[in-house]
This record gives sequence, structure tokens and C-alpha cells, in this order.
Amino acid sequence: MGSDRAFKDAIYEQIARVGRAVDHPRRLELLDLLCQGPMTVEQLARKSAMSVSSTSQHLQHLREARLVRVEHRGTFRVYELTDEATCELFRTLRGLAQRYYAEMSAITEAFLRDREALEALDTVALQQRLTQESLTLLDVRPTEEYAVGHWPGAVSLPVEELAGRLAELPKDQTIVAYCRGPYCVLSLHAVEMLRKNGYRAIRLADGVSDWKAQGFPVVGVKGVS
Amino acid sequence: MGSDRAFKDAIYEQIARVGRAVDHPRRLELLDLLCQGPMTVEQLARKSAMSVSSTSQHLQHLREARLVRVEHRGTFRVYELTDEATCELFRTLRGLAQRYYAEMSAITEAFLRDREALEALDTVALQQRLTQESLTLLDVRPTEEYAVGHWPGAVSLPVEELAGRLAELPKDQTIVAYCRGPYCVLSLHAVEMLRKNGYRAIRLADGVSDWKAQGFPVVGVKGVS
DNA sequence: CCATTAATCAATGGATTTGTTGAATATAGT
DNA sequence: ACTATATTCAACAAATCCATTGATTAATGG
Repeated sequence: MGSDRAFKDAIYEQIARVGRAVDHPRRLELLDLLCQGPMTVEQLARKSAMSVSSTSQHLQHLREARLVRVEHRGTFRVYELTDEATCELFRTLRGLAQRYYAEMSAITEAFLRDREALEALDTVALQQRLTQESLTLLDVRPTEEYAVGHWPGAVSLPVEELAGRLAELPKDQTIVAYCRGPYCVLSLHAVEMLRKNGYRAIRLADGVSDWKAQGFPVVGVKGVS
Repeated sequence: MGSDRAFKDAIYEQIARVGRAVDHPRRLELLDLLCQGPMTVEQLARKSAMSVSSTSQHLQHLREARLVRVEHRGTFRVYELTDEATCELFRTLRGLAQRYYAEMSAITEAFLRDREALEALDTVALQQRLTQESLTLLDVRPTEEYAVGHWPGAVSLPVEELAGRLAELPKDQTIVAYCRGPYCVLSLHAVEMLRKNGYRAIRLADGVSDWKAQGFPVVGVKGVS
């Protein structure tokens, strides 16, 4: 019954559903956040500095495309990525942007230079330094993200609490702070504050999903309910 | 100078450039075609059944996102994918659509059932059958696509010329026809015509870029000028 | 320099998408 | 049942995107 043309139109329309879901900066930010683990609408709204209503609508857009699914829990709705492939999609798009657009590194370098924060480790460099010296690994994301998955042995210390809990950290070791990934600013602020207070500190550019994709171990607290 | 928020906005805006390039069915069709090799605007327009003007505009959209680049050759402009990663992007999106949307297989199966063409090989199955019997591999795409890259040993016989050149084909061997990929209809028509004329024929679902991605060999004619 | 061919540009109206606002819904606890 | 909280829904104006049409540019061959 369907003509060749109608068939092709239908197929490409389906593929475009994926594209349309990731054609908006805010939706990409939501995906990036959801790569850290399941979150409620309100959490996502706060972390992305969007209104709840707007967040909800974008989430429904993502849901239409099956990139995320929702679970009702009391009056909350917990959104999460459909599966690993969704996180991989985000990483693929981010990688292509890095690869193709000079603006990407220009923006990043200008921003980091202003903050004297160009220096950073990647996962491989970290792995190597860990064989040579003893480091303190600091996860500065909110605790619920730490709970979902973190570097084995990393200490959880959300950046908002950092100022009040500096005393917990050793001054004789270099502190490596990480957060959500190369474009997340939490570890930036953490390193800045640590250095101001006389600590030796450096940022890890990669986030959990990055090193997980590279095959490095991630530990999480199971059965969060 | 830039605030955290401005930085994030700028970054996600860059990533969204990729997404916006692939949010339209017609642009995905163009990418799919360009996975077969470089083509002029007029070729792309014809193969996608779009107007030249519309094709040109979509190509510029793709070019803005650096997914394709253009080379001037006389009064022609030859568009081609920027690199392998662009083809991989298309295959990723197509894969997610297959994975997430039941509509994808529903559409395909309904279409194929109508044509009694559900039966098909994939690359692995072909490889295996090649060890057991002698098959004729038929590349039914236009010759210029065959020239860019094809299965080693495949015979080029564009589907439009098939009717007039049936005599060139052996009746004692099964003929395996392939084209651009799982959603291309060329091999469908080829198999239909072959069977009507008493040949044993079957479709290969995968296309060149699919088996190339799986590590199978592809041969092409170098130095096309 | 003119004609031809290939492709882009420009302008149009129509359709889709977006952010905002405030109202509606749904669940849990009292 | 009433209240509070979390989220979605509905509606609207602003912005963006799209296909079509016809004009324009650019290169080639005479």
C-alpha cells in the first residue's frame, strides 16, 4: 500500500525524532545532568536554572523521543535516561561539537584562562599519578549524584559545603576535584577555594560517565529508594 | 568576564548545533546519501526527490554545522561528509531510532510484507553463506556510488539498467543484491524483478557504511576526478 | 561577450517551536 | 475532606524554521 516515498518519509521522520530531541541547548543540559543519575523535575530545574514548568515541558519532549523515562514516586516524578545508549548519544554529540567547532575550545579556554584554571587532569593522567603518589579524590557534586556512582575511594564533599568543611581535608596531599564533566564548573570553584586556603588542588576534567565509557571502575550505592 | 551561566549557555549552544543539523527528515536523508560518497547538489536533489533549491538550503544547514563540506569543481559543487564521524553520527541516530521506536520496525515490516520481501541477509549471514556456496553479489546503486566503495567482487548493475541487462546474470547461482542500507528500496526492486524473471535472488539488508563499520573490507576506485 | 548550466540568494506566507503565566491535577499527610 | 507540595496542562505572543518561487551569481564553452 505505502509507496516508496511514503516509506522513506516515515523512516526518516522516525530518525528525526532523535534529532529533534537534542536540537535545543536546554534539553542537552538536561541530558547532561541525567547522565549523573535519576532526578526529579524540581532537582533538574534547580540545577539547570530553568523554571519548573519549562523543565517539565523539555522533559516531556525528551520522553516523546524515548530518551528518558519517568517513574512516579509519591508526588515526585523521577526522570532517568532510558539506558546507557542515551548517555552515549550525549557524549557523541558533545564529542562532535569538540571535534568540529573551534568555538568550543575557544569558549572554554577564554573562560578557564580568566579563572586561571587551564590546568587539569584527564582520567588517564589521574590513573598514572595515582601510581606515583597518594592523592585525595574529591567528588564535589551534590550527594545524591555521588550516591549513584563515583570514583572508588573518592570523598563526597558538595561544593556548597566545602567552605565549612575545609578542615576535613589533608594539607599534605594534592587534592583532585571532579564534578560532572569537562564543562561543569563545580570543580572549578572547588579548586579555586582550596587554593585560596592553602591547599594543593587540581581539577579532573572528566566526569563519571566519561571514565565509565573508558572502562574505568565506578562504584555506587545500590538500592536508593 | 563570562559568568558561569553564560559559559554553559555557550557550550550547550555549540552542542545543539549538531542536534539542529539532524532534526529534519530531509537532512537525514541527505546524510544517508552522502554516506555513499560525495555528490553534487543536483544528484542529491534527484536521489532525494527534493527541489534543487531546497536541497541546497538543507546542505548549507548541514555545512553550518560542519557535518559536510563542499568542493568547487567547475560549475558543480561536490558535497561530502566532513569525515567518518559524520557517517557514524547518522548510524548512531538510526540505531537509536531502531532501538527506541517500535514504529521503526512496524513501518518496515508492513512495507516489506506488502512486497513479500521480509527475507534478507545481514553482513554476517552473507559472510557465512559465502563460505558454503558461490554467490553473485550485485551492487544495484548508481555506478558513481559503486565507484566510491563496494563489496570486493560485487558486480555493478544499477537498478535502472537491470531490466535490459538481465542476460548478464547467471541463473545457477543465488544473486544477493544490496544497495544503500536497510531502508533503501533499490535492492528490493532488484530482487523483485530478478525473481519475476526466474532468478534466485535475495536482498542484503546492510549497506557499505554498515559493513565498513563492522570491519569488513570495502574496495573503491581511487582518484575519481 | 553571449548562452547555458549549476547552484545560491531573497522574499513570501505558513507552520512549528518556545518561554511565560497561571490554572488544573494528583498524591501524601493531617 | 482539607492543605501543601510536585508536576503538568493550557493558552498566548514571540521567535524560528520551512518549502516554494523567481531572480541572481558563477563558471564553462562557443
